[in-house]
Amino acid sequence: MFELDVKSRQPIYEQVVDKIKELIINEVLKPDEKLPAVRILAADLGINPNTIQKAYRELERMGYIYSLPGKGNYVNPQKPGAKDERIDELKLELKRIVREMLYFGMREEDIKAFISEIIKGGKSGD
Amino acid sequence: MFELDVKSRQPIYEQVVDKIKELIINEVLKPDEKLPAVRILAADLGINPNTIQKAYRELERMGYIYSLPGKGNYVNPQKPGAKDERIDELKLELKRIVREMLYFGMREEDIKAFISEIIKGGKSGD
DNA sequence: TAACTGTCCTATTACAACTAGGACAGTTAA
DNA sequence: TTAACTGTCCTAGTTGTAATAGGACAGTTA
Repeated sequence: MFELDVKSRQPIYEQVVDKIKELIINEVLKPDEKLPAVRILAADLGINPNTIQKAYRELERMGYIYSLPGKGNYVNPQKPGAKDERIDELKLELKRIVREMLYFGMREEDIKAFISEIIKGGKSGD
Repeated sequence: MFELDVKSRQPIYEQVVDKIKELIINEVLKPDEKLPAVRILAADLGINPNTIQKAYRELERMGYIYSLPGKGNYVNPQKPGAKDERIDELKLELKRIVREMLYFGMREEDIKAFISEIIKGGKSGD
């Protein structure tokens, strides 16, 4: 499914959250699609099942997935709530990044061109 | 100078690094300007001097400041090296953010308009 | 020389991530 | 009904690292 960097300073469960979130945002994982069972994914990634469960719980808290005890975890077909707050967070991050890009010599048109690229490049992969 | 969130999950020394980096990028701290002495800033922020020293060491490693033992730490008038690598990192972050903004319903023109705002807003403050 | 400055060191505390190993309940299909 | 899945929850323990505490040493400056 994906790989982890066990030596990273970023917690493993958080890496799992980010990876799955990315797969959902880029529609690699479709709405109502079933996620791997916690024990399966844990074995696959070579980590403890509790770590996956923690990641799933967090994804559920954020609204990206929903859980059916005894059945499995599934991609939430509805986009997470608290949209406005999240968009405000993203704007803050964007501001920080744009300012640093300017500092390193990129121009407004370079940045906008890069954004066009991202969007034209479609929603999947790198 | 600034404030910290001691309850944050982000390490204090890293918060210090980010804040000072931001002040340098936004030219609140000018080239060759002297930073507060480690003991002074530590007392000011109510934390241990070693924590500030760690932050300063990291800022020096990244090329934002330079150190003159016995004299003080100063803003590096030259922009940090390894620019290209840093710009690549920033582009990756930007891609992640733009994709998530699209996911939450922002349009290309909204994003570009927001970038214009950031740039027109000048380099200082929020 | 005294009072700054940065740098470095060891020991210790505190906290959070993660692991280990299990128990329990809902679901599903043989 | 039963076996084999599934998610969920729990306690205990390890580990890594941030941060503190308390210093020592050397360069700089008035």
